[in-house]
Amino acid sequence: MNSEKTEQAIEEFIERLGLITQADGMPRIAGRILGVLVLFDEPFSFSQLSEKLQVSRGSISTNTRLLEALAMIERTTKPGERQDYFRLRKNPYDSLMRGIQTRMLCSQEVVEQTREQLPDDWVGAQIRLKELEKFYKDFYQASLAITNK
Amino acid sequence: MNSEKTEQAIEEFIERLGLITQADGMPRIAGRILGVLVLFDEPFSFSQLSEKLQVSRGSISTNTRLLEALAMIERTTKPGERQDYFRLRKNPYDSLMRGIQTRMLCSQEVVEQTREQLPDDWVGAQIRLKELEKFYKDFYQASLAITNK
DNA sequence: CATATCATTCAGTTTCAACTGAACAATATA
DNA sequence: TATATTGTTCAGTTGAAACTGAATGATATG
Repeated sequence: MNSEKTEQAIEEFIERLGLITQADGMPRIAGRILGVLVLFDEPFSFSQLSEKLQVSRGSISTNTRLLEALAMIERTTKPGERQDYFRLRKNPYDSLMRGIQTRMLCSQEVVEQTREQLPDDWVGAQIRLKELEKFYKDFYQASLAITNK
Repeated sequence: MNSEKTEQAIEEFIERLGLITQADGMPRIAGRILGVLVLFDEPFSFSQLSEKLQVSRGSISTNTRLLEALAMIERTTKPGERQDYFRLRKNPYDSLMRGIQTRMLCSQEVVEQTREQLPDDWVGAQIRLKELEKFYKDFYQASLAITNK
């Protein structure tokens, strides 16, 4: 059995990671699932997740599939058991970074295309659009740098 | 009068920037206001914004104040007029970056504190928490690098 | 002071994504 | 084959944030 202090740290971390994840534009429950899988070595079963987090099986299904699609977790099975188990993948945060990268790239392209379509003599607009473009480009480069470190 | 092509580029940019901004967790209208102020040299009045974007004065009020709070736009007045005017500030994206930085810092601290509160012999958890911590730290450093460039 | 012109506030509405839970599908076991 | 167990889907609900618009507040002008 875990100590009171440990137990509290666990619960708080799971909850906090849910909030952080939500602030980053993902469902809160996805973050809470991640929280569990970060903390525990043994793969967690579908039912255990549902029970531990007190959310419906439907929600577990949706969010585990989301995290699988993001390549952050993986599904495993145990011999002689029908249940699915989940655990954190290697380099779980790579695909998050890749998502940010493509978003920055898209945004940059939107701005670039707008700039090209506007008259050259809109000097002010051209300047400000270039600044915005630079912002997205810099951000893109920075996030590239993280993954390639 | 603007050419048809120019007009379309303007409308599309404003709309797109609204969507991008929303995807980044801010209200869509804030992004659309930004779009207008990026494109036009002359300060836009409160009423002009409301008319151009076809949204209520209440929404303009809320979102201009948000963008002011983020130091992305500034409010000006013209002598002999009571209306408020708005224009893009210098370095409009600095405070966005600062926002990201503080969020990354907070997240990193949450993870760090959790790790400290957990037993040392939870080896796996310690490792995975350190990885997550590294993710936030790297992201923080990268965003620092952008602003200091 | 009365009126007009603005910006702000806030209660109500709308909207949209997340979540639930029941129905369904798939698979194993008796 | 019948039953049990498990994951998925989807229609409906919920909840939270954004938006509206009328009321209010503030300020200038006659």
